[in-house]
Amino acid sequence: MYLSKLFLPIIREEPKDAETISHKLMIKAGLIRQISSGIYTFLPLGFKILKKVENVIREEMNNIGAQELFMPALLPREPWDETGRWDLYGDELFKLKDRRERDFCLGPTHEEIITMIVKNTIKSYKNLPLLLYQIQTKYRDEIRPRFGIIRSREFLMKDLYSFDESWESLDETYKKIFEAYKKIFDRFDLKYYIVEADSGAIGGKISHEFVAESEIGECEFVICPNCGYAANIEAAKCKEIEENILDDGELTLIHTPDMKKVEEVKNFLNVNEDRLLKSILYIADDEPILVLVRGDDEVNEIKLKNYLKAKNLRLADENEIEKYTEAPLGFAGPIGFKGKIIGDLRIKYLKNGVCGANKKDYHYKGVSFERDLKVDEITDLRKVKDKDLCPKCGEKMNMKIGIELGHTFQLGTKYSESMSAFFQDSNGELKPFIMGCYGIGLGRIIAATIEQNNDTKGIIWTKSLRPYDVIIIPVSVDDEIYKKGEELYNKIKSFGYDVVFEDRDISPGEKFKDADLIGIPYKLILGKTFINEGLIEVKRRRDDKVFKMKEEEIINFLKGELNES
RNA sequence: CGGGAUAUGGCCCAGUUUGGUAGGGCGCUUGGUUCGGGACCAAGAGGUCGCGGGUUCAAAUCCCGCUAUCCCGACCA
Repeated sequence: MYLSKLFLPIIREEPKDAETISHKLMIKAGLIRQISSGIYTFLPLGFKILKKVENVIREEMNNIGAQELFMPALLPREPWDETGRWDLYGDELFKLKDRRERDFCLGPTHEEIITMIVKNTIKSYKNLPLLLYQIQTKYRDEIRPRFGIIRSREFLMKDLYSFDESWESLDETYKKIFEAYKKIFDRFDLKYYIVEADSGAIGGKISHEFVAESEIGECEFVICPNCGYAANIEAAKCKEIEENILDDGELTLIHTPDMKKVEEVKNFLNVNEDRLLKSILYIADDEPILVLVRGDDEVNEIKLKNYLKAKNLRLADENEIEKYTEAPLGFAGPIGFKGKIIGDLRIKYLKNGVCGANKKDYHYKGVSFERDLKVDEITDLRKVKDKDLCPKCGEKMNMKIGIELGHTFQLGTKYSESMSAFFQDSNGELKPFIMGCYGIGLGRIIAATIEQNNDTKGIIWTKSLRPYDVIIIPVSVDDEIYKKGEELYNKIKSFGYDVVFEDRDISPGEKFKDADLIGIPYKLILGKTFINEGLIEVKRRRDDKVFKMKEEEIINFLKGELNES
C-alpha cells in the first residue's frame, strides 16, 4: 500500500469530545469517526483491525466445532413476547414499526431467534451438543453511551449459543468454550481477569466475565490477591466480618426532627455511620420487606433478589413507606415493624446503635441487635466494598474496574421452556434444550488493546492486531533513495509481509509522527545512514530501538522479530 | 432521568460581558524554496455562527423555545 493512496484521515488536534486514551487515539489515528452518540464508522484502517479481531475469534470458534451462521438484526416482535423480553428489556430495546404498523426491534442479542431456528430443526438428542455462532451488529439503546466504542449503541458482537441434552453435557460444553475464550484473549496479548458474574434468579448456575485490565471501564469487581477469587460487584460474596462494637446501651426514643438520611442522623447525634442501621423497604413480588444493613453499607439488590427468589424487586415508593411503616420516608426501622425483616450479616454485631422508630421525626438510640431486634432472616446482602474479606480465604480483597470483553453464561432452560423448544432423548421423552450463551465485544478488544498499549506518540499494536508489519520511510526526496524504498517495498511484500510505502511529499518529522501514531511496529528508514554507510535503519516502535543492517539481512530480521513478538 | 458544560469553514479554538463589515492556528489548492522527529515564503478556496422564533435601524452577541454532543451520577442478560 502506498500511503498517499490510503484513506487515512489523521488529526493533529486532540478531539474535543473524547476523554479516554483509546477513544482519542482511535479518532486521531483515523480508525473511527463518530456519526451520532454511540454510533461509529470504522474507517479503512480501523476496519482492517476489526477484521483481524474477527478472524482470530472465528478461528477459535471453528476450532471447538462451533458453526457460523448469520441472523438478521431486524427482528419481529412475536418471539420476544414469548419470552416476555419485549417488555422486560425495556427502553434499551430499539423498537420500530413497519409500514403495516407491525412491531419490530433491532436485535440486542439473539437467544429468541436462535431458539426459534433450532427448535424447528433439531428434534433428536443425536444432534446434540450443537454450537452455533455469528459475528453481527447488535443494537442497544444505552442510557449513556460512553468511552467511544467501549459503550456504544451499535456494535459488533460475536454471539455463540450452545444446545445440550443435559446439565452434565452443558458443563463440558461450557468448559470447552471457556478454554477457547482464554485462548482468544491470550492471542490478543490482553491482560485480563476472569470474574464470577451473577447468573440471575432463573436458569443458569454459572456465569463468567472476561474483563480487561484498564484504568477506565464500567465493570466493577473485587479480586482477592491471596487466592485469586474474583467476582463482579453484583455477584461478589464476602466473608462475615466479626467485630465487636461497644457495650449495650439503653434503648431510648429520641427526637430527630427532619433527620432522614444517614448523613444527617450521623451528624445530628455525632456517631459514626457504622453505628447506624439503615432500614430500606423493598417490594418483592407485592410483599413488603424491610431490609437492614449497616449505615456505611449498601444493599446489593441482586443478592437480595436472588435470596428472595423474587421475580420482581423494587424500592417501595413514598406512599408504600407510609402505609407499611406508619412514618414518612427516612424514619423506617425494625422495631415495631409488622412485615418481614431480613438483615445483612454485619448487623449482628450492632450494639448501642441508632435506627428509625417508624414515627415521624423520631429514632431509637442504644439499639442492640440481639436484645432489641426481631429479624426473620440474616444473610449476606451488602454490596461488597474495597478491603472486604474474601469468601474463600478470608484475606482482604481489592476493588477494581475494567472493560468487560466477554461474558459466558449457562442459561439452562430459560429460553427453551418459554419457547417450547424440545428434543427427544434416548428414551423418546421430550426434553427442553439446556442452553448456554457466550458473547465477545469486538470493538472493545480494540479499545482495550489501545488502553493497555500506548505511549505519548500513539498506539503500539500487539502482534495479532497490527494493521501493517512494516512501513518504509524514505527520509529525503532524493530520487535514488525513493527508488530504493520502492524496490525494498516490493521485495518485502513479495515475502508475504504487509508493508506500507511512505510516498507522501511531506517533511520527515511528519512521516515519523504518523507512523508512530498509527503504531506500525517497524519503520525501515532510508536516509543519511543509507547514503553514508549503505545501511538501512530499522526502528522498533515498541522501544524505539534502532537496528542498522544491510539490505539482505532485513528479511531474516523481520522473520525473527515479527514471528516472536 | 437529575447535575454540569459545549455548539462559530474539514479539525482545534478566539470573538458573546458592552449588538455595528466573521477572525486565528492547523488542514486543503497553486507556485517556489526546504528535506533525519509535526519546515518556510507568497497567492488562494472554503462559514445558513446548531435549529426555530422574538427584540432592534442592525443579532454569532440580548430574550424565549427546541435540538445535538460531551462529562458526572442514576440505570444496564
